[in-house]
Amino acid sequence: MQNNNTDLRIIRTKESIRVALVELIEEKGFEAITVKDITTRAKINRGTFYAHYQDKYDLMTKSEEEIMLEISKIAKQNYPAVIATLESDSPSLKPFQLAVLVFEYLNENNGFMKAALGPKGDLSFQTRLKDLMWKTLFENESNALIKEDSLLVPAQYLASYLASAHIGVIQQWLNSGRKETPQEMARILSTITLNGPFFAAGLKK
Amino acid sequence: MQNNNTDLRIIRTKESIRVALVELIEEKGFEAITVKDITTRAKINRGTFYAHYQDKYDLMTKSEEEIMLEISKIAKQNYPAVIATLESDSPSLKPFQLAVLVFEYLNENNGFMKAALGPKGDLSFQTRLKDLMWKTLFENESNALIKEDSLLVPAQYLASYLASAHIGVIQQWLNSGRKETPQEMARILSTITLNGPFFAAGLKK
DNA sequence: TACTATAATAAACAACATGTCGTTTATTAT
DNA sequence: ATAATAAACGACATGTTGTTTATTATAGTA
Repeated sequence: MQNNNTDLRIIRTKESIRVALVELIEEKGFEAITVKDITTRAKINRGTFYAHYQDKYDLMTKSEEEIMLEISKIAKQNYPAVIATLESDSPSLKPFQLAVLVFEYLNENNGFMKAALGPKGDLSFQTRLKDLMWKTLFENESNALIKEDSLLVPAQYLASYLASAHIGVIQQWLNSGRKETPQEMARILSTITLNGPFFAAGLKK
Repeated sequence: MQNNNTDLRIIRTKESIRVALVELIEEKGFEAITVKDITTRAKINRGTFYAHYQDKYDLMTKSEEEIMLEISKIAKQNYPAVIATLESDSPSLKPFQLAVLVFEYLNENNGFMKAALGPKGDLSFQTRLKDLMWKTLFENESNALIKEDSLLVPAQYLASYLASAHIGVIQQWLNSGRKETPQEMARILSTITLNGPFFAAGLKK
C-alpha cells in the first residue's frame, strides 16, 4: 500500500505539472492556459492530470495554498512583535525584520510568485493575498489599528491602503527582475510606510 | 445611408451588450463569461455580437478604454497643479481637489468600475490603470518625483506604492458599498498619503 | 407612406477544449 | 513473486468559438 506522498511516480508527476504551470503562466498568462498545454509541457497524459486535479483552477488553488500558508506563518509569528514595537517610541527595527523574512521567502519562491502576482497572473490569488494582509492588519485580536482612538481615517481604508501598497511594491520588484536584495527591499518598504510616501520622496519636510 | 453611430438598432444592441457584460462580471467574474452568456443575457443573436466585437476581450478593452480616457483627462488636467502645490509650503488643497474629481467620476460609473476592479474583475484592466497612475506619478515631464534629489527610496517603488495603495482604497470603497461620499473618500486618501499611514493611524506622533 | 439599405436573425460549420471512460502497461510496495 | 496502484492510450459526448449562409425585420430617407 503506497502513500500518496511517498510514491515516486506521484511526486514526479505533480512536480512536472507545477513546473509546467509556472512556465506557461509566464509565457501566456494563467487564463490562456489549457489543461492540454500543461500536460503536453509536463509530458504526461491528459487523463493523468485529471487523476490529481479537478481542473486548472484546482491546480492553481492548491499551489497557492501552500504559498499562502507559509506567508501566513511568517506573519503570525512576527506581527505581534511589530505592533508592540510600533506602540513604543522607536518603531524602526521590527517591521524591517518582518519585511526581510517575507522578501527572502518571496525571493526563494520567485518563479511561482512572479507568475501568480504578475500582470498575466491570477487575480483571485492577488485578492486572497491582500485579504490575508488586510486581516493581519485589521482583524487581529491584539491589533493596534482597531484599538487606536486617534484614527484620522476609518481603519479598513488604512488596512486596504497598506495591503495594496505593499503588494504593489512586491510586484514591481518581481517584475523588474529583483535587482535589489531582500534586505534593501525591506528597507525601502519600511521607509515609505513609517515616514509616509511624500516624506520619503523628499517633498515634505 | 445610415451612420454607424446613429442607427438606433446598433445603439440598442451595443447598449444591451454592455449592460449584460457588467451584470455577468458581477455574477461570475470576467474570465468565466462566454460569448454565449453575453448574447443570451442581452437577448441578441451570437452572430450579431461578432458583427460588433472580435471577442469578449475586444468588448472589454473597448469598454475600458472609454473609462481610461476620461480618468486620464481628469488626471492630466489637474496633476501639474497638484505637484506645484506639493512643492510649496502648504500641500493640502490641490491633491484633495483632484481626488474629489476622480471619486465623483468613479461614483458615476460605479457599475462598470465595481465589476472591472472587483475580485472577479479584469486583471489586465487593473494593471493598465495602475500603469496610468504610475506613469502620471513617475514619467511626467514636469515631475517632482524624478527630479527630487533627496529621495530616500528609488522613485519607481514610490510610484508603485502610491499607485497600488490608491487603487486599493478605491476597490475597498467600491466593494463595501460606497458608504462614504466622494468628498469624504478624497479626504481619507489625502490624509493617509500626505501624513503617512502610521501617522494617520495615530501610531506615530 | 413606401422604398431600400442594412442590421439582426436562425442555422449550420469545422476546430478545439473539456471532462470522463475502459483498457492496457509499467512501477511500486510488501 | 505478486497484489496494488499509477500512468498511458484512445475514444466519447458535450460545449464554446469564430465564421458563414440565407432570411426577416426595421431605421432612415426620398
